[in-house]
Amino acid sequence: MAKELKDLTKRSTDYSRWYNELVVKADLAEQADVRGCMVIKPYGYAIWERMQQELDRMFKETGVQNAYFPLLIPKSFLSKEAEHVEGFAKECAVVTHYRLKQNPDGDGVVVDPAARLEEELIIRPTSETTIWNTYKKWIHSWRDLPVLCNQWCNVMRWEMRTRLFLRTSEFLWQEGHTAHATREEAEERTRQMLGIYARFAEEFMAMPVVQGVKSETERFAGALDTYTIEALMQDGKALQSGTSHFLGQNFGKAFGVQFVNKENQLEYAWATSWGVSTRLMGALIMTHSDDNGLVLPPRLAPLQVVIVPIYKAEGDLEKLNAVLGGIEAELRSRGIRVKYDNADNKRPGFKFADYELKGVPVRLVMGGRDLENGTIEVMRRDTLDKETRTTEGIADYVQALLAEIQNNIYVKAKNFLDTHIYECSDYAEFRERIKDGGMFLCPWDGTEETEARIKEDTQATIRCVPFDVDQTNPGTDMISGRPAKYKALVARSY
RNA sequence: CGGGGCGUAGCGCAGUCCGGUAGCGCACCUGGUUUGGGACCAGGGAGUCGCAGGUUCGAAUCCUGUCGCCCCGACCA
Repeated sequence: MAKELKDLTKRSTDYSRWYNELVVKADLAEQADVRGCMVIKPYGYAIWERMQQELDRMFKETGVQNAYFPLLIPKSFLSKEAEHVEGFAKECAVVTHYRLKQNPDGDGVVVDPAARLEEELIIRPTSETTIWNTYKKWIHSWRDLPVLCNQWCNVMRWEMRTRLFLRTSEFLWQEGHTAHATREEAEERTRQMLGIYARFAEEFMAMPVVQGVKSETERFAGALDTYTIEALMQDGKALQSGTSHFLGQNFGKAFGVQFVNKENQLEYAWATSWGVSTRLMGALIMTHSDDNGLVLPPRLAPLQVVIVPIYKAEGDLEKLNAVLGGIEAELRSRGIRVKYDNADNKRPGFKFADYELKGVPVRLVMGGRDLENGTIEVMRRDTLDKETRTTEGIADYVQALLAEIQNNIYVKAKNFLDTHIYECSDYAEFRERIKDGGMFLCPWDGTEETEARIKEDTQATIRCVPFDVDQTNPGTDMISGRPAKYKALVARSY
């Protein structure tokens, strides 16, 4: 393995290759033997579990409860909301049969043609339809509202080109689906959940994001409004990292979800849906990692501290075990996720490189010299700085260092984002500068024509109209010359 | 579905033009020496050369067919 790891491609030379190698070599995931699908390996899944834990907690604090709905959706459900079908029809996997049989002409099994389903079943690309079909049974009165459900599950979209974590045919995500008595309440919920995504990205992933609203062409199939968080990767491309949709009464009407309001009038329920996926893993990797491998924010790292002993002389290991075992216990008692790696089948140098590749935030090393001097070496992954200090108060120091690393990588990423968002209102200049990546704030007249033109000319798209940008005087559209309606955020994206 | 490429050991590849004992690196196993930044030495195991036909004394190599995968476009959390 040693030589392979040394060969990790440099970020600057071939970003895609670097990303792929990193995902595989850091033991996060690998391509499955099934078209477009991914095997998430234990270490990668441990990071995803950390994300799940924190997100789940945040959802529940707002009254959301977890539930589970079926994987298979009758085809007829998908026909009920016109825009929704149109958006997803092209990428659905369809179950047509329910039985196999021995191949009469040879080995193996074949699909039994006699076992054709009367109505085909779709493997969910998203669950609005099946969930709103169920909500019809749950919702009859304003007293039944709101309904606030989330599910953690897999979905399948038959993508043409796939990439580990960023775009796979099957992916893991959470999808929240809420039903409300009023438009205001649903809109409020849509914004609230986007806010949670933004907070999660910044506080846990240490990844700054731009919040905003999608253009009509980019919004979710069947939504009235789609809100998004957009992050900027180190190669200058944007990544849509989470979305929250205000669905109006579209699904309420399509599935006949009506309730009697306080005025005793029949009314359709108002809907939202919101989701983040294992794509966040890709975002995490591309935001912080360097040429030595992964850099994980301490708040999400499955392993926050690793302790490595170095021993030569007979008897050294016992002494180190005693001292380091004590430090390990003290760190653990503070809730720090720590591992004492005294395995003797790997040399220290190998362990150092391996834990760096895997992004463990802090490494503690003690050898014979340290044992005599009462010192220990502390290495922080974000800067790779090493320092030798006395073991006195080491737990306090490490605890503070973890917080410092969390903050430092956020500040670094935030600084990168801030210095790569440009104001631009000249199209020629835009076309030239977009080649180097980054995000551009451009005056936009709000029409599909100019949006399409940008995409055609530059492959860049309107990511969103940002919330925190002053929209009072957007200026003149850089293509049409008409008065602009917004300052839009434009970038090339994943 | 259009344009390019590739199927040989677990992984990455050479060998194919010009037919003649199945190779290399990494990984793996055993033993020893090592251990403060990805160890070294010695030995060992592992492959129906994608599949099916054909030509030939003989095919990874030539011919025909076929299957699969990857990369570049259209789709996208």
